[in-house]
Amino acid sequence: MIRRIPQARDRGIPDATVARLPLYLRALNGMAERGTATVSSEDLALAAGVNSAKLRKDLSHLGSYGTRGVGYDVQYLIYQISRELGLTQDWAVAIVGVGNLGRALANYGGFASRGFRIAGLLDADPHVVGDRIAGLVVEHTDELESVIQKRGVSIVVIATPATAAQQVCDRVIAAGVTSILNFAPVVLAVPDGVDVRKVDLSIELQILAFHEQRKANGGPIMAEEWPDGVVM
Amino acid sequence: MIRRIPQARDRGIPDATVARLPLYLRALNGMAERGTATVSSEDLALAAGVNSAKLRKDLSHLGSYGTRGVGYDVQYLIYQISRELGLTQDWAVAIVGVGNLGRALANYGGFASRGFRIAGLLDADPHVVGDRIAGLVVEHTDELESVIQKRGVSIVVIATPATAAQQVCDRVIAAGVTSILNFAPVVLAVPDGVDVRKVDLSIELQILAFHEQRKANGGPIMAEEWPDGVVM
DNA sequence: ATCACTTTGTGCATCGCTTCACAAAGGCAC
DNA sequence: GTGCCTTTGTGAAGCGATGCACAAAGTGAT
Repeated sequence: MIRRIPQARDRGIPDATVARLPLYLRALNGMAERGTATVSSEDLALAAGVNSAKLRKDLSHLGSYGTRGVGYDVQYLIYQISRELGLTQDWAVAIVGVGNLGRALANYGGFASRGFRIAGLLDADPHVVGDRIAGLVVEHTDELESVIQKRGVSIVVIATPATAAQQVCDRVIAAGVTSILNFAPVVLAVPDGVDVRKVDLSIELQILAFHEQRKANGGPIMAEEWPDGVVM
Repeated sequence: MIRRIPQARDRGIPDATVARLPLYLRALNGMAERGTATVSSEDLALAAGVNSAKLRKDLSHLGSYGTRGVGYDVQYLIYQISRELGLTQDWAVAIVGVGNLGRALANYGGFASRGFRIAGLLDADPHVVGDRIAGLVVEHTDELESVIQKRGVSIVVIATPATAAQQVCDRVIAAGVTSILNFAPVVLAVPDGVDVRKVDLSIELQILAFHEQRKANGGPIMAEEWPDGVVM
């Protein structure tokens, strides 16, 4: 049973590489704005905060776009990475849940800049439906399926309370969506073929707290036992 | 030069494990609320969305807290994970940048629930300074160092525009902070010993777009060349 | 006390990512 | 062209995380 046959342009790009491409793209855009025409792997790696060998290996997965002795053409590389990431096309995004976070996301400028267009804002609360946010009118979640289909939404951002997230998730998947960005603090159950990425503030803080504790104490406060008064 | 001597209770917990502990903790808290007293690695793994062998290996890094043939005591495991993550103590957090996102974060309930207390909101805009958000009055960033020192802030959340992020970062580090959660779309340069975690909406969307494109087309639209009209 | 059953904790093989180190490839000066 | 310099692209080693598979350890029934 053959797993995968490596080819000249191997189309299987490692996940770790994909996760860094947006970083490179951002650094390259900065350089392009400052008028830089060419960049070495060393300089680009520095700007992106990674090791230069890793950068070169990452880029080598896309193809051989550098020139030895010179470096990479900034504009050309921007185009190639954008194309690889699918940013040369327009993605319609719907945000479900227009609370504090949903509003902040809707107003976040970084969306439109890179081929992402907010095509719908939805909420279950009748008091919020009808509000105008970032140029869009909030619609009721009853319209979820129709909004997705009519406007060609292919990416859904879930910014609902935790209790509603799985239900919304199931509905958007039934409507054909296969890419979900989840801000609700729950592990979404999805069928194969659906991609879920999770952003969780609370988890990030807990990871920081772990390391902060290590730096301060060299470890947890109490090594083994329960504190006084706690009974098993 | 000795790197690290492995011991009975090895204090070096893998990063991948640390990143999953908050997930287990959340699942366990849900079970505790529903009155579950004991849970098997199989069930907990299911709730947390991971493989049961991985879960057991993760927990084994904390110690031997399970009972063979029975499973794990929910309350006891909650306590042990909380202690390991440093959640049995109180962490003072300051949020710098009170725009859309900063406001949303300040109002986000998940903060207080797990030992994180917002001890300060700061912004450079005089129009925002003085606003009352989530029970706190926004202070001017001039006060940054004094707020950090007086209120024992050990974790700083940067929610400023990209242009201000590095400057804020430098100042909080100079003030003694070594744990930073960065929402600004920049790679922060920090000295050794400082932990930065990054949350970047735009990067998450780009990763989703990559996979979505693969699902739809089997790859980028054009394989190799520049589109017509683009000149190198 | 013994046996059958359940579930943990872990040795081990494997996999994927990272990093080093260098040959290959291009530019530039003469 | 030749030789020197720079920088890419990549083979190979190293490292950490994953998942299988099973012995060890506990429960409960008889």
